[in-house]
Amino acid sequence: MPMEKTFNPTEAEARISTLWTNAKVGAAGANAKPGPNGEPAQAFSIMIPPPNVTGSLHMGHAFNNTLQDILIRWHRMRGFDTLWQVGTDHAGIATQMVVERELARDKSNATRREMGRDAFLAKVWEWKEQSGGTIINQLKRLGASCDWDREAFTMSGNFPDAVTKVFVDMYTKGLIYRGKRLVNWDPHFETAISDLEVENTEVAGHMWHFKYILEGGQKYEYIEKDAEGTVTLREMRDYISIATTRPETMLGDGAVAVHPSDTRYAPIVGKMVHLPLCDRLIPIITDDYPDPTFGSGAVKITGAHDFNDYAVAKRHTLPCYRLMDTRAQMRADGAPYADAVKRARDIAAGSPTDENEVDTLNLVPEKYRGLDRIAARTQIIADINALGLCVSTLHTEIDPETGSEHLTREPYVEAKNIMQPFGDRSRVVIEPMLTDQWFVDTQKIVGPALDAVRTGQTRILPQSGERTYYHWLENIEPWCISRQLWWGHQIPVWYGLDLTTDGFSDDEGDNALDEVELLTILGDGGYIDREARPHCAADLTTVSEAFRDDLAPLPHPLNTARITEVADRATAVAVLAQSLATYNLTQDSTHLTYPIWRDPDVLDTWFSSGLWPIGTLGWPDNTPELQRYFPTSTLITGSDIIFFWVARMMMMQLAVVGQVPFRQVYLHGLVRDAKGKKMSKSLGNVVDPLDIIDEYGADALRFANAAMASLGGVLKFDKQRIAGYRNFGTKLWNACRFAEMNGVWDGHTTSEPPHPTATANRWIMGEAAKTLAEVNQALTDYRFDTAANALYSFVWGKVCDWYVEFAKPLFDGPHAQETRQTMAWVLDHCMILLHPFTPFITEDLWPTTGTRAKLLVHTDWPTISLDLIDPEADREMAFVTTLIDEIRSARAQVHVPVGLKTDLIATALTPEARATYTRNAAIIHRLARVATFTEGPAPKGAITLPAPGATFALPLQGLIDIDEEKSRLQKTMDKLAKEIAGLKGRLGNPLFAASAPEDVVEEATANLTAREDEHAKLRAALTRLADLI
RNA sequence: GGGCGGUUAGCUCAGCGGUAGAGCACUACGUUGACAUCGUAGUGGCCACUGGUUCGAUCCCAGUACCGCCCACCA
Repeated sequence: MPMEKTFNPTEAEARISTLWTNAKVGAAGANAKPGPNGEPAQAFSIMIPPPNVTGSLHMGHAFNNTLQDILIRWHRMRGFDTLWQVGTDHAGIATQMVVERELARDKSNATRREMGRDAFLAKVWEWKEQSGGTIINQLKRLGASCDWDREAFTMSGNFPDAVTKVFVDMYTKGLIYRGKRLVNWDPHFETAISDLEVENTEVAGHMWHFKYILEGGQKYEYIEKDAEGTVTLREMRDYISIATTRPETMLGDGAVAVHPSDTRYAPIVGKMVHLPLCDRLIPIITDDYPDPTFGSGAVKITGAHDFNDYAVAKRHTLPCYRLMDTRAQMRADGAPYADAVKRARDIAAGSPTDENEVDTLNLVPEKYRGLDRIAARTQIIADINALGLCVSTLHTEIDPETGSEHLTREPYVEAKNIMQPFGDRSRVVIEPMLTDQWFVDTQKIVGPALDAVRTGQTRILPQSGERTYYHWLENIEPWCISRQLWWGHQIPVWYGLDLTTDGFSDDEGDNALDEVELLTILGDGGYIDREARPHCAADLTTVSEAFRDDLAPLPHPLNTARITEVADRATAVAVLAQSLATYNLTQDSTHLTYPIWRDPDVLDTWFSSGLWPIGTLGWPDNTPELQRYFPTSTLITGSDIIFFWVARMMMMQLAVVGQVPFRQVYLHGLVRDAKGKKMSKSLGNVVDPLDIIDEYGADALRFANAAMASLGGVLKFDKQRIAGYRNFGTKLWNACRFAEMNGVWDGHTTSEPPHPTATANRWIMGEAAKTLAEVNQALTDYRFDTAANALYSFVWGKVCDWYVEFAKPLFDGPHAQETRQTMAWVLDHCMILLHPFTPFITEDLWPTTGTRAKLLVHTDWPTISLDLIDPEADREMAFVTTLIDEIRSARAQVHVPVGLKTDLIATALTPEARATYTRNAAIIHRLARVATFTEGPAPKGAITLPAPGATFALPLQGLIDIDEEKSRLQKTMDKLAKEIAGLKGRLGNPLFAASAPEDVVEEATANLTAREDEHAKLRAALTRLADLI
């Protein structure tokens, strides 16, 4: 059956995809070739950056996975033992969001909180089973040759165990700790998030100025000076002026800070000021943080709601009063304001406290409790203004009726752009929030990750990525890894209640059990107080043993209490109380229960994806895959996640198994639209790769991706370019079709290289060898663009433009058979070399064009030698193609009709040139449309064409326009003259000869001779032309 | 504010010490034994600017301008 005119991607891609899947072509180790002495094949492995399980394929994925597939296919064909590990990430926040949204579509559904943790998680799993695998199938449409049977998921298989083990190990080594810290809090998801999940965006904001009045009506002289020290303002003040963009946080202020060098406030440092609306006094302190040149130079310090303030508060041991709840509304919990503020005053006066107690104090006055922070802000500004404590402006208003003037006072509001933090998923404003969280002590594990790149154990491309990597790691902050979510790896830490110290109370300070009762039960020395030492272990049994050890020193019967896991702290308190009470009554020691509960938080998704390289290979078991494929070879990923993922994988793998996770990192930019804009739904410029595949085929998209992949560039997506590469596929297809029509494939099997004698055949084989070497080198250097361009110019520019044309006359001559063999060999190589880039069309052509032993995907990558390059053939073909080009060009410029064949006369010819011409006469005549060839003098009115060792003439008397030909000659001569002048100038400079390398001088000399020769020939032609008139 | 990059043909980008390349677009011609998703020929660039190093600079160095990206941030 003859080939169709074009490749049909839609039909072929589905068919071939199935073929590959069924044949498991991407299975780990498929097509691996042992070495000559039976040693195992070298391993080459890539971990796919796991897409979110909620995700669907976008342009970035398409780009990223194309590059991975090219490397994998290339290595697999070369006989490496390859693994491309595929899988998805559970994506804590994103997935929880998707499932919650799904649930909310039907109002009759229970919400997440209503249904509770277990039921909700069941829903998530249900969703995952139904809709979670979309992107995996989309990857298949792209032609990705992953090992599909090894598909991993961060919440399945051994992965959760691996995550737990790492947590436990790191906890045991002191690399993970828990603490009350200021963290980024997402009020929508009601969870902490890491610094990296916060996007700072500039928004229009406002700044207000408040006056905090000095205690006891004190006054001081406020003096402002300019840069020369001249006094510009001098007045008596009873206040200090502070500026803020967050007025509502003033309720929690712990101090006002000024710079120690700021002479304006020197008189009042250490004095107390009244905090408006709050019935509290706070001190004026000095710290390096305030910038004396900004605002008033005085900063209110709200430790619980600002990162800078928090640092100041820590330095000065100021209490950090939390003002908001998990939804970022003003707190409505705890004791009445009067009680709370009384206690706060005591603390300020020196009463001992701790951060847990401070956290219980709600310093939000009743009036603002429960308000959203923005509503509270408006109210607070109004209230402070009413007290006359806003720096304000006075407006003169004229009553239109009476004409009388009166003054109004309005708070002075400075319009100001401020950077506001937004959650990268929730898009709501992030609040700094003081909460208990888990942290990785990154300082302790960052060293090996830095060293590994510094010493080149892991290399990063482009190299600028290394500097970015160093910069971040050298300034790394603790990593907050706990999330107040449900979907994820729950932290393997359990808590119990402390029975060994004074008082039995929960951390709210409520006594849950009468102490007298307790003493009666437990006897002297047995007490219950707050939380006991938590225990971290992979499983409940181990944890129970740890608690049992803790209980052991306690008096009977507590030391034998039955350890039971309960849901949460509140339950534990109730259960323990109940248990003790029951024991008291029955005196039955076997019924004493010691309840423990698990930390409800889950781990940051990046904590688990940070373990992707070892986790997917079966760690902590020392599996054969782990031994073979780890450390992995190359990581290809977007430069946007260098911190999120790359740096963390480096730190984690080095901390856990002491090895780098990968040898090479290739970072690429974001795929943008044709104008360079970020693709986004709101802009409506999102291009769906599946639409592109439908329209142009996966191969076109892939080839375009490869061709765009220059190091460090911005990736602008252009549909026209895709169309161009679709055309490229058609070109290859039709070259094969041409071959088919000429019997090239008859009886063809993948063969040994032929040994042709015709120059064109020898030449094209050399070109193939050059291309192979270029592609190999380019892929070794991760220059996908160079490789793609080399293939494009070989297949289109050499094979199709020239070789196929050369073959046409050769098929009619004595070299017909060897030309068929050569063409088959050349086109085979086109298919093979293109296969990693355009796998579908080449796999489809492969069996059509010969009897093949294997699928193309498993066909050996050629190892042809550069010896195939035949310099003599190269020189000869250069002569031929240049001559053809010149004849065509000359004809076109003097408007010789395309259909008209013309005669060609050689006016001068060296024996060598004559031989060359004769050998290729058929080709030249056909492609340059030559009717007859003779040697002899040029007739009048001919066009002169110089060539190495020859001068040709096209007798076109009557056909050519003399003036046009003269201007053509003149133009070429001008160009030559310019070059000659340049070369002469250089060669004439004695310093050039002295300093330039020999080969450069030689080349320049040779060039000069050739140009001068050409110029002379053209001058002669011009003279002859002049004779004509 | 700190860091990293970019500025080359109308557009998108390669090149990076020996005086400039590709694809697309554009113009003219064209059913020549595969391909109009094509062919042939052509137009188009003081390689951002200013200095320096060099026999020689688009390429190296310094500065300037503009454009990106990342990080931090003035209450």
